[in-house]
Amino acid sequence: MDYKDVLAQKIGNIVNIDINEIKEYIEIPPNSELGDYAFPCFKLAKELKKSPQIIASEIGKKINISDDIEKVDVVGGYLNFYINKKNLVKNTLESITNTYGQSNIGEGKTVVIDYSAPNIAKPFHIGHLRSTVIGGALYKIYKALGYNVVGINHLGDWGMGVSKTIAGYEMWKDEYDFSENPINSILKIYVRFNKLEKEEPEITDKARNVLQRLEAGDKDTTDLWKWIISISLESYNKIYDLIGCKFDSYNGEAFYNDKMDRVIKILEDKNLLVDSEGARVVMMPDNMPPCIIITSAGTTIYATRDLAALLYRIDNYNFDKAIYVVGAEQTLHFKQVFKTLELMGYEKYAKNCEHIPFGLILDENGEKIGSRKGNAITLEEIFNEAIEKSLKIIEEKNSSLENKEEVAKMVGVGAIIFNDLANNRIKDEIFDWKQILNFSGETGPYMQYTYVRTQSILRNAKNVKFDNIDYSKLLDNEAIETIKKLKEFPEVIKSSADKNEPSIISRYLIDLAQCFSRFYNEHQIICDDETTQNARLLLTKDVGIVIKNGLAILGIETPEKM
RNA sequence: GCACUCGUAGCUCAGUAGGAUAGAGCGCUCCCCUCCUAAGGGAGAGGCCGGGGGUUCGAUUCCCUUCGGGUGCACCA
Repeated sequence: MDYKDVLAQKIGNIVNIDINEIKEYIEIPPNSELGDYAFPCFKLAKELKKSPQIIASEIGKKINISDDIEKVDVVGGYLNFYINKKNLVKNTLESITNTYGQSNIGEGKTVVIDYSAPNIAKPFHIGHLRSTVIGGALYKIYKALGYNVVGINHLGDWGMGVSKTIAGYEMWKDEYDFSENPINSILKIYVRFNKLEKEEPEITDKARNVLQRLEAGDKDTTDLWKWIISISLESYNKIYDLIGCKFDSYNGEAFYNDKMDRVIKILEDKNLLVDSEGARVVMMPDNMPPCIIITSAGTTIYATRDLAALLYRIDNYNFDKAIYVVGAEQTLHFKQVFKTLELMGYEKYAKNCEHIPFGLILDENGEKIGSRKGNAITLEEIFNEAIEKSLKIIEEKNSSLENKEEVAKMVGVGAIIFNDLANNRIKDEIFDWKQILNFSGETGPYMQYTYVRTQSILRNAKNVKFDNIDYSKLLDNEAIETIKKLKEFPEVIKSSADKNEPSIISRYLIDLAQCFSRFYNEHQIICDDETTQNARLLLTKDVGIVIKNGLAILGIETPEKM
């Protein structure tokens, strides 16, 4: 039940204004001493030709008090409403089940999410974390709302990158061992090739030659290419498992090699391809630079491939929405691609394509972190460091814990993921070991710790009964604030989907944990009075459900003990 | 040069389809474990919401302008 609807109806009965308009004006006061909901009357002043204060007091006098709304105050131009707390507590807690937060508003709709997309045979480093973690969270957010979700890992499995690695392999394969951990040796070869290239630029030709062989379908080269893809994926999957990422398709760049002619044909048929500086391009409106489709060397390019991928996704998924979780530095590229798709005659789909940008990860000097600059920290390194630290803390705090390694993994990984999802995606992030390994305050471990406390209480309690709860035992400030938060959860998930912003959920979870921790500190949950205990235990259980469901959406596991 | 983006407490950030005294965390100073894990809670110090205009009853939020950081701007992805 939505109190805003109830209030809008009541107010609408008094003033002659559209109920939906009234509902939009209703807000939540800055603090609960000013009520639970407020209706500012300033906007009505012009229309009704009265001062806001007079409007407020007139409405205030006529409002009828009901079971849900027990008090109205007029403060300045505001009408402050106080809801019946006992009903709030009852309605909220009764609505919480194990699937709380899920809905079916996305039923029958398909959303395609393009995320992670690492380049084959390059180290999976901190720079890849954001797309993977944000995309993974969006995947689960849309799932929770009932959408049919298609997660696509558009692998960078073609072009000069892999070709360099293959060229290096051909030159130096005898110097490395590929039996144990082949991806490590492959990475070393990639780095070595890039280094050597700086001194001897002519070796780039070797890579070009590899690419030509690949394009011609040379069997030995292609087999080598396939092998490198398979060992790369094997190593990426370890990370994906760790953070609970799923993909429904790994169709990468190579997959579209034979599908770009169609793009070019459509563009030619529509007379959209223009010769410009030796290249063939699609002109863009609004002073936007043109979208290059064929280079002056006659080869296809990034945009061509993305357009082929879009056509394929339209044909195969008939998506209602396609989102691309890719760094903010590619904003222009996606604008061009989506505009081109529109010009090609796919306005309906182009309108539903959205680039979800995110900020860069910078090192302590404020410089971009990347595999070429050599300042990259691999994800494996980061996760290992975090897991190691959690294990150390567990040894200190709870050395008798039975599955220490498993819990340390959940906590360490959770810390990294939560750290990345706690802030607005668009902000640049300065990589700081101290911050990423901080386990207190607004962090993943804090969330897990709060959950563990709820479970610990539930384990320790005796004579637990959740039928016949006396809701009047939960009317203290701390309980009410916590329950109000619990009530918000389904809306929070919806709004995180509307804005494609997982941080809305992480911020919400922090608030909830803070509310509950305050409650926990103020009130003895396990206590002598059985009815009080049962009521408080129910609240505790429901907080646990929401934290667990919320963290799961972010890709973070919740241990039962830590 | 043009475009996009960010600028809120010492640091990292919430808050912005305009609303009542601007909120957290980290760090700093105190206080709270005879009571479910102190990876917790409470109190305090710390702010002309980058600057200047404008729109409005009301602007951190919208518009213009200016300064500062970042990113992109034709054949890499």
